Amino acid sequence: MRLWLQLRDLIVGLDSDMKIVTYNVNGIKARLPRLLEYLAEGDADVVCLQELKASDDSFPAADIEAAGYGAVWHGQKSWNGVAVLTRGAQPIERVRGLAGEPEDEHSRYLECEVPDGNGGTMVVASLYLPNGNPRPGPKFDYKLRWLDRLRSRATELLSEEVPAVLAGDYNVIPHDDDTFSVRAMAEDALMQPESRAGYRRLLADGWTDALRTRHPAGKIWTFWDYQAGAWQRDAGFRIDHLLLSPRAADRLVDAGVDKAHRGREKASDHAPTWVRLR
DNA sequence: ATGCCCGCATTCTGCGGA
Repeated sequence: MRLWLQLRDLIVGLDSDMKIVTYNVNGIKARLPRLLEYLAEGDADVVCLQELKASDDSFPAADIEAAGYGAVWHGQKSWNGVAVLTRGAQPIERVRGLAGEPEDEHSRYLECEVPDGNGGTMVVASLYLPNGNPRPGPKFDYKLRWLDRLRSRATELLSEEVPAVLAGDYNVIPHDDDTFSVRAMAEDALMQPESRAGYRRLLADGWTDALRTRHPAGKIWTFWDYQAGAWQRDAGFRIDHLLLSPRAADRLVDAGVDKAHRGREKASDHAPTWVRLR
């Protein structure tokens, strides 16, 4: 069977593996050289971007197309902004923004249909969950409501029983092991019990945290602050997550962080974080 | 206890980020 699949892939020219990446770029204009470099390295099939910090008309679509990727984006001047890139194909937009608060104009959720690398399709969403600081206050309340709204959409996706990946910057430190210092972050919105509970409810609904599944123990960071020498001290935390629907989790091969990218010149404070699906 | 460092918008500085 395995040989047959390999033979078929050889004949049809399909990859048996899909690398799906989530990458908070912290400003796509400032980060364009790093992003193009990353795409040129060539093993990312789908890239979900967050924090574009750019309006729709200033999204560098031509550069990304020249790198061999189709793109759908949901920009916003100065803040937020998410996109989905697909190598050698155009993502098909499904959902732009979460239901429940019509007055919410933040660009934080973009859901697309993309090739699954095996002749079929899958669903990939790029999401940027609100930071929620300072707490308590309206920003923290907005974060918790947004988590609830995400859960509603995620539940609809589960009922479709499709392979799906919810990839993005969740701004949630799920567990004490996911930060360099519980003490330093104790009062932060990223690791409040309410934030964690919202994230945990997604897992209880049937979503799989890909990184924790592949690496059940140990410290894995996806973010290192620009300040206080956090990168040099390896003082980070894990807030970028890829949640897999059951049919995507069945295909899980590996997950990790392209940590070296955080050490490059003019890097984002987040590193590209990825999952490989069969 | 606070700010450090960054990107963005528009400066002689503020806001948001995490």
